[in-house]
Amino acid sequence: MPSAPDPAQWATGRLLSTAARLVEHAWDAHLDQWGLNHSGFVVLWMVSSGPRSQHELAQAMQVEDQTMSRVLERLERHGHVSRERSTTDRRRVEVTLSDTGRAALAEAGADDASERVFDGAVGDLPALREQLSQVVAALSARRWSAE
Amino acid sequence: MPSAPDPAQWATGRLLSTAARLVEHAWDAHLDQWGLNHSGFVVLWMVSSGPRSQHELAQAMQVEDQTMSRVLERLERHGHVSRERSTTDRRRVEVTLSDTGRAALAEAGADDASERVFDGAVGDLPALREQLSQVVAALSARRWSAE
DNA sequence: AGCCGATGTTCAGCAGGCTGACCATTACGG
DNA sequence: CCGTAATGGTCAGCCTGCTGAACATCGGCT
Repeated sequence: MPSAPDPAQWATGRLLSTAARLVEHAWDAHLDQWGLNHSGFVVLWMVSSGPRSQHELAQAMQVEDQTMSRVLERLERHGHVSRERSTTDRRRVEVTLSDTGRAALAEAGADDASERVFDGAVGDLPALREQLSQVVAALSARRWSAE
Repeated sequence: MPSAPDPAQWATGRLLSTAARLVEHAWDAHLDQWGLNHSGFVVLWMVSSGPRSQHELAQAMQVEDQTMSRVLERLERHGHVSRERSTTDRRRVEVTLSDTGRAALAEAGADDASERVFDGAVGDLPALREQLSQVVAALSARRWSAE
């Protein structure tokens, strides 16, 4: 019977996608009070150690440049970040964390809040992380290699 | 240094989202030749055992009704599925697999193609599936419970 | 019979993904 | 030194996901 409601019988890809969506949903609900979401939060965290170009951020997030562009447009709109054309290379746009952004990052990320979504949700968290790291390493190499 | 490029140091949620996106991307590339994508494929597979209402499909996919509505609109547009108002309950829409849809499902799903994305990408696939099932079970209960 | 809440679908609008195309700037090779 | 390729961003358009709101139908209860 194909339409089994039991997750243990789903295709692995569906399992992955569903789990990711559920985690994003829970995390987004928490971040909403600062006008953030899961992707914006990660970008903020990346910029917290110093300005980055949009292309660098896109690569780090394993996302296309166009996607990063719009995420940053939103972050700037909410005042979490500022964007300025680089003076040394006028193609690049330098992304800098604002004070508002730094405060939001500190509050939202306090107490390892992002990891607490998994409390009681998974038996062996380190094992899960290890498996996922392998998948990311293998597939991202496969995707961004030749080109 | 926060912006580590090493997946092993990412937050677990980011690991999950990235892995899911990479798998979806690879799987979508394969399904494209039939005008399908990962979500449409799963829906087709669900309807292969008999007609379902849109609400039933949405629940099975753990997705909002509005989302399922548009996925089905696309599937119908591509001829994979037909939608008809139920005669016994005129609120419901009965979704039925078409011949084209059945053929696409058979070809695209042949040979366990969906699982082969993980060949050489993960050490212990059953373990990964087990962990993900736990996450899905816990978080979906948490999300859809009270309401 | 009539009202009212529950149910199933859809519309509108936002956000993050993707592709394809275009533009400005920079780097490189003849 | 100039033409061409490579690089960095953006625009347009599509898809899946979400929320909030509207709508029609059904069911139950008085």
